Amino acid sequence: MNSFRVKPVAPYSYPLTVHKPAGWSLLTPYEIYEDGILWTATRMDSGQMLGLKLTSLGTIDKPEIHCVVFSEKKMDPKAKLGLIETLTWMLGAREDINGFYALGRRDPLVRALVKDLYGMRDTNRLDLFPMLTLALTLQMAPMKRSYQMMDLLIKKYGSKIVFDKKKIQYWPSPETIAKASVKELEEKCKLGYRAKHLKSIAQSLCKGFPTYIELSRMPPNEAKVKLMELGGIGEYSADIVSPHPGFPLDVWSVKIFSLLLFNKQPEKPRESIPMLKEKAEERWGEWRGYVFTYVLNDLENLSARFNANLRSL
DNA sequence: GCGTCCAGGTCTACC
DNA sequence: GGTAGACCTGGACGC
Repeated sequence: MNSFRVKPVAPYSYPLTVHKPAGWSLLTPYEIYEDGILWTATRMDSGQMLGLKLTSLGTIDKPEIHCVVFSEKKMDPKAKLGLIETLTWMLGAREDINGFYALGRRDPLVRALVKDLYGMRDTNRLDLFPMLTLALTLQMAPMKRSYQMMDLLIKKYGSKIVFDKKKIQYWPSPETIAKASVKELEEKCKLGYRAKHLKSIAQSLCKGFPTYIELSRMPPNEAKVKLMELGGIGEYSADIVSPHPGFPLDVWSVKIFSLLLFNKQPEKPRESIPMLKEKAEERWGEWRGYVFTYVLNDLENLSARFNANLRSL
């Protein structure tokens, strides 16, 4: 067990960052968040599982996070130092988002978002395969069905780690899925046509593919092209998975942004995606990814402001 | 109860 | 290079 403290660049809201209002988990759908404490898990590139316990010791303007890391193997001082760096990066603690907040001075939508979710951050992952799995299960399916596929995959093929009297279930490793049969993935996890894509992605990762951190060090377009080399990963999925901020519009979110920007729903949602992506880049530039995250986590407040039920779209 | 439609995309065949 | 059409599954809907 190792423990250390991370001091993020202010403003930083710990609860809004690690436990987002829209309900998306930080690292695994089975993590536990109680009374401000988050128990979660991740898998290192070596395959080793880590348990994480995060607690806030500060405030939005003077943030501090206490991290306890549980690992099966003892860590040497160099590995521990690397882990502190990695967790700081995962939590988005070094990022200065004052540029995004400055946008709010001239953009009323950003102003509203910042007021509602002051200090919320985008976060990163260590582990690429869960993001690819998530992107695949989101394709061409209502949320309920996506959750069903993710749930079955984690229960049937996932890992679990027990620490601090908590049991956390975690996503399957690429090695496990690479060994599974397509038929079993189709039938046991109800993946349908996505099964062959998931297995082929797992095999590509096992043969050698850039890690999430390596993708983050590539130019954004290069990382996206690399991700799109994987079978079943198109532009939308690459935008979801890429560590670089994108604007992953789909037929659901394009309706929300059309209402927010033009006060009307698109007649042909799928066809209006390229145009809206262009608008987002023009209007918000490098901060468009932040606008995307903030909007999707602020649908309740935005619905009241814009007099439209954005959650039911 | 049964049939039909279609969903938080991607790939392929065809022109 | 542009574009229909197929693709798993299961919930919603109309009858």
